Amino acid sequence: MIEIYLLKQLTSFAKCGTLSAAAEELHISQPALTRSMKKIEEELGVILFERQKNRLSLNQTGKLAAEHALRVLEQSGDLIDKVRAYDRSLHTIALGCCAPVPSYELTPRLQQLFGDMTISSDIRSDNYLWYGLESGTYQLIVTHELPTKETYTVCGHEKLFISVPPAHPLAAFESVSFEDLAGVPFLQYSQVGFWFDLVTQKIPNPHLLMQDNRDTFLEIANNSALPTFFTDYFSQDKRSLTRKIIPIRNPEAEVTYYLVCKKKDSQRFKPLFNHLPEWCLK
Amino acid sequence: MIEIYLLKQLTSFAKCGTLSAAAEELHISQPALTRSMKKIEEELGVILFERQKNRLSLNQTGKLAAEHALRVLEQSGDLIDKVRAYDRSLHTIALGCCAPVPSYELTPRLQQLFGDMTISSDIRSDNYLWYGLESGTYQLIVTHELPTKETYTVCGHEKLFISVPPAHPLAAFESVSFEDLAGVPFLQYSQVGFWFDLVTQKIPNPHLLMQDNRDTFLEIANNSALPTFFTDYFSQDKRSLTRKIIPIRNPEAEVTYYLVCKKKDSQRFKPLFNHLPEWCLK
DNA sequence: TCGGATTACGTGCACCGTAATGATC
DNA sequence: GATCATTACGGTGCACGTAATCCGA
Repeated sequence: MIEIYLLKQLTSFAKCGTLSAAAEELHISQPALTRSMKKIEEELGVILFERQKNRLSLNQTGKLAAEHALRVLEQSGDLIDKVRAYDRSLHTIALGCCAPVPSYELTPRLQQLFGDMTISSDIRSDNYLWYGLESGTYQLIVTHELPTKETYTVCGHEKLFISVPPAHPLAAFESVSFEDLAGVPFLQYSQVGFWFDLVTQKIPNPHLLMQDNRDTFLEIANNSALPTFFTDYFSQDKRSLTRKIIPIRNPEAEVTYYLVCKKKDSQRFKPLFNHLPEWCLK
Repeated sequence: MIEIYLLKQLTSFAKCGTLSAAAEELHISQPALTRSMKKIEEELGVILFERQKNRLSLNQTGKLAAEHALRVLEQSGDLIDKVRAYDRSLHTIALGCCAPVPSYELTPRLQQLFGDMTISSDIRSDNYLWYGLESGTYQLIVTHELPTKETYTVCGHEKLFISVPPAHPLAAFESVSFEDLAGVPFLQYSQVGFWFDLVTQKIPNPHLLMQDNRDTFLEIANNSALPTFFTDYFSQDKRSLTRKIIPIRNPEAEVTYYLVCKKKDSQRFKPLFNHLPEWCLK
């Protein structure tokens, strides 16, 4: 039996070209490598090296062996990766959402219901979410388009507004359409999921000033003349008194969220589907 | 890094179901296995077993690990096989012949010309020989059909006769055809390459009494009333005075042998092609 | 003289086996 | 009591590092 550490050393030597370089890479001594290489030859019963006084190199057989060794190492690495990933999948529930709000609502509830599991949560596009659900990356996804398969339920609604300072020209409107916002500079928080795609697609000539940091975004928003987007999720508590909240007329500005799991998991997630957070039921 | 011997032990346990059975199979002690299984879990950082007080079994993750382990072991076995085979191929010239006679003649000559190499020799069908030449199993083959590719030369002729006791009805003929031999019982030595296929195909209703052992065959042949086949290769010295040698009229009874090597090897085998044994030149 | 491979030598750890213990049927 | 897993303990082989040697650019 020829052990992995020997194969590792062989491939390292094949890559580095000299024992000393390989030894350094492997963090072992040069003599240790010399012996290992001898040992491999011995175990295979085959000459793998061309030995000049002062130079060791792989012969044809040795190169072949190094190639195969690489494959074994890949397989072995694959084992480790796959097993760890599978184990992780047994102990985590991966939730993927098309927007932050469903994640805010569902993550704590999942934590309550599945206390022994790790809950992970991503914000991604609908396409990616579906692919992830099929491939096992996610056990639960929240989309904003009506699913045509798997097990799903409505889990909330969210409506888009704009928030403008009183002095802003748009403040005169009682409602606006995306078309009204053409070319208007908006301060925009980046981590908003599909909302970003929506506004960039619906507003002609969109002009968004992106901000990655949530706190910075809020601070700038409250201290600038720039309009921002806003949803009814925050309407009660976060509405700034110094700003006017104006609804967007287009139907796309109001979305329904759907919580989806694979059919085979529907039993497992019944508690969640049956006890959604209050916000989801409105 | 997770060593091969651990994977071997894991798969063995997966196969056997209990540590004791696996330990026996592996020729190690039960405690050693216990520790190894713990070690694998430790190195992977993952639980692989379900532990009842008195019973150890793989959980789902463990089964996955065992499957992957099997693949690694296969890869590792493959490395050993392939490397040894390649090394062997560097030190051996593999000759494949469609009949024994070219092998008798060529093997000693190869030994003379390539004294540092091992010479191996097989008797196989033409189809198999060609496949073997292409795939590298053989470096040299001898066929009895004119090659249409690669490098070749004529290396001898052989003609088939029958040998009958004087009292046999066939002894009256000066020559025979395969058709004359329909249904006639023949004593037949089995290791004759394509000759066997030839007579079974050409003789209607062939009736061959097969004999695997060369010496036994010769003894029976000399002490029975059964006819046998015979070729001119043996005509001088081995012809029994008590038997009549009768030629076979059909053109297929006389064959030409062709020695073939791959084009890329033609330089290497030039000495052989230029200095064929005397018999080959007749 | 330096860089690289090999040989010589001593050491420590890792794996092993034996024996004992615990647990279940 | 038999079987199976685990723990405890002591031994040993083996892979390692350090040091020394040899060789070639």
